[in-house]
Amino acid sequence: MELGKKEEGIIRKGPWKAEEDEVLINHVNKYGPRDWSSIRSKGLLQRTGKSCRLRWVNKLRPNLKNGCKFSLEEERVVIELQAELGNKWARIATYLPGRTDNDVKNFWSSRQKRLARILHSSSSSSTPNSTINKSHSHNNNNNNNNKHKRPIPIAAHNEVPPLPMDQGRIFSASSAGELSSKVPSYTSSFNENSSEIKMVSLPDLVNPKLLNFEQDLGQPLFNCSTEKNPCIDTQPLNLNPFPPMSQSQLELAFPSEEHQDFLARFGEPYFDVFGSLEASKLGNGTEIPFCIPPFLEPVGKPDNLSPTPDSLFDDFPVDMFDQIESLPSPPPP
DNA sequence: AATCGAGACAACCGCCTTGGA
DNA sequence: GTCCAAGGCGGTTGTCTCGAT
Repeated sequence: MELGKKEEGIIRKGPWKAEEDEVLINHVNKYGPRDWSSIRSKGLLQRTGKSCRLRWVNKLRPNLKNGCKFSLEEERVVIELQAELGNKWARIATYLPGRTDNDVKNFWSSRQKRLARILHSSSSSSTPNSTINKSHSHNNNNNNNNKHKRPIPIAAHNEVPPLPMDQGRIFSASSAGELSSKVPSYTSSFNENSSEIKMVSLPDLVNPKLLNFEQDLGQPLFNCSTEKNPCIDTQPLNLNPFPPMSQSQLELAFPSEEHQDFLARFGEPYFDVFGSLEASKLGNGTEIPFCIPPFLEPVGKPDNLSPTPDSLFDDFPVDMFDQIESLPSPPPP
């Protein structure tokens, strides 16, 4: 696909065509994933070197899990590493085989948006502070709208539950050693518990019904493979000794600094739900104890000060907390 | 059937880092 | 030591799809 002299100066933008992909792949096969700018200088494509590199890294590179949603385990990895490393998407992505920094970034961004939307809707439906108590008593007294909702005790949260899967698998990526030195608890706590547990692609991690189905049937409900880009791991997670967390739990359990900033705008005590996240605990060599996220435990505040879960979660589906009960108890101290 | 909102994804932009001249 | 180009990375935006209403 040689370009005429007329077109040499033109830089094409927008979606990539199959022909362009083909040219790019041929170039990489020939010269390796480098010299991106030479693709344009040679007149092979009207794309910038940056654009070519991005296309290769995000879409054309082999073994990418294109079209697969993040598995529960991948989500946990992202959440924990984000707490540990911050928005170092490229680094986080190195611990997730088949995922790109863009994937991780997009996943996190979606999650942030979702959380913000949930908080916004809950804050608009029940005004913080003065109205909380109203809502509290209201919800505790036969609120028909919430009769199916379980009360969610709220407390500060400052621990990140560890990953229940076989870390050796996920962190067998190139920089696994680096992580294990940084986050030793990943490998120290659960290897003995976990036999062969593989990272899986789950159909819809938010949907407890599907999770239950999967547990019941012992086989994946959903094969996220596409004809073009089959997923790498599609096995069910039956060997997981710990129950999965629902998406709602994940969202509420691991507030990042940005989350906390966001929450802080709403003032006390309404968003004291999460407490502070002491991410440093992950990196100082101490082991992370597995425990019920503190937001699931009574906070110990007087009733007139503590917001009720129902006031916060009025807008949530009635069955969204079904997974919470299945969380394991914390180990004895 | 049409509309709307949310989520997922792809791609661009700007800044920073790095390596070579 | 400085400059410059290329590459890498994070933030942001635009588009598409799908489900709910």
